[in-house]
Amino acid sequence: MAKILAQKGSDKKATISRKAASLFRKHGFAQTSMRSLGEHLGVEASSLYNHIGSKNELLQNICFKVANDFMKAWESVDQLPDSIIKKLEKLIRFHIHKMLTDYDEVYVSNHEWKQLQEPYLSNFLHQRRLYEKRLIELVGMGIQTKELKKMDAGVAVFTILSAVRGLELWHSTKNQLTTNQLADQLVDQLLFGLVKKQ
Amino acid sequence: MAKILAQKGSDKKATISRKAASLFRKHGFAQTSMRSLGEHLGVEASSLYNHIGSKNELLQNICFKVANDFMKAWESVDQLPDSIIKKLEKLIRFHIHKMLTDYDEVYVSNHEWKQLQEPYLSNFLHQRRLYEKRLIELVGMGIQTKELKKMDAGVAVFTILSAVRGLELWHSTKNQLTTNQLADQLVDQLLFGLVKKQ
DNA sequence: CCTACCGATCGGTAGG
DNA sequence: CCTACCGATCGGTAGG
Repeated sequence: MAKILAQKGSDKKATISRKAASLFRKHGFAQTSMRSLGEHLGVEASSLYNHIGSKNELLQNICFKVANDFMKAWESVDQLPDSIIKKLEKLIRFHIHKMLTDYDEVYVSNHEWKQLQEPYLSNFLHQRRLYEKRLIELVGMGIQTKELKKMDAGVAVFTILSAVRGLELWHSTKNQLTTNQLADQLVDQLLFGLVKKQ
Repeated sequence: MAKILAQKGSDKKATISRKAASLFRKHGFAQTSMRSLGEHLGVEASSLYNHIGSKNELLQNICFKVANDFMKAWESVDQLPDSIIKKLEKLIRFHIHKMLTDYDEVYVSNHEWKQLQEPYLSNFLHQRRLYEKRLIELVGMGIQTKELKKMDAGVAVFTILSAVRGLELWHSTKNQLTTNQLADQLVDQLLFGLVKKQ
């Protein structure tokens, strides 16, 4: 192996974390060995333990970083005096942007959180449920103000979250669209549907 | 362990497969050991090899069964003289129905296919891409006939597939809705959107 | 269907 | 940052 850990001071941990996210996404957390991670960084597995505490700690950092970023996005959208529809649009656009810029981390957070150990597992689930609850309240308000159709707000929110999350499946597909074109269509499709109005 | 493999002739293999699907879904394929599978069936791991060839064979059977079922559903929908919108609705409803009735198998097929070995991996991916291609062609026809909005058909299809697949995330949530109410809302939301018409 | 076992691989530590 | 190593666990086989 020719590669070597970045020399510049304290960013070695960040380098390890980024490579771990990449391998966890490609092969899964359990199927990624510390030996393989070391090999991709040009060191022995045992050397990694000078910079990190454990394999599980790597997963924890990834999952909670992503969860916190989404929570912060919600807070910044919530405090502005936009319409419900505009707030939903902004959140959908943030999900798309986050997925495209931090693909490995978002993917790992979505798929591998089950491998977290207690108390991190409960903590992560609590944070995710809180985020979902806030989105459901937002949609519920939109129904009350008649901006949105009468519907089950929970189903609506999970459908939106599933659709934006689905970007991870074809993120790499050779699609001609720019990020903005992609976001425009997704927002339009989710808010206004596929069928042409008469 | 008190439980024992079903005695009645040749359905032992099916019993093993069902329990494997359940464990693969709950803990993942790699994290499910043959020792654990045996324990849940009341036998030693080594005894399982009298009925199956390998751990990987269990995964192959699950993934290809699901892939074939979706392909058959497409064929049966395709040959009827419905409108494009009606065909899309029927396919969406089949996805929902399949997810709710064969939850473990569909979930495992969606998440664990990466663990298939060659040549099964290539075979599975080929079949999935063919299915997606057919849906994209269907949406493309709908755009041509002006039943559907002008849009990128690939994005539209992946959004639909992601949304119905998202059912797996809240399949168990205490939702008051019946299967039919759920399907009705999902179809309406995907085809006609969230926003109330003026 | 079981006991006994193989070779491989794992996360992590000791000690330098 | 490395060598050397530990105890645990894995999929699978031999032989009955």
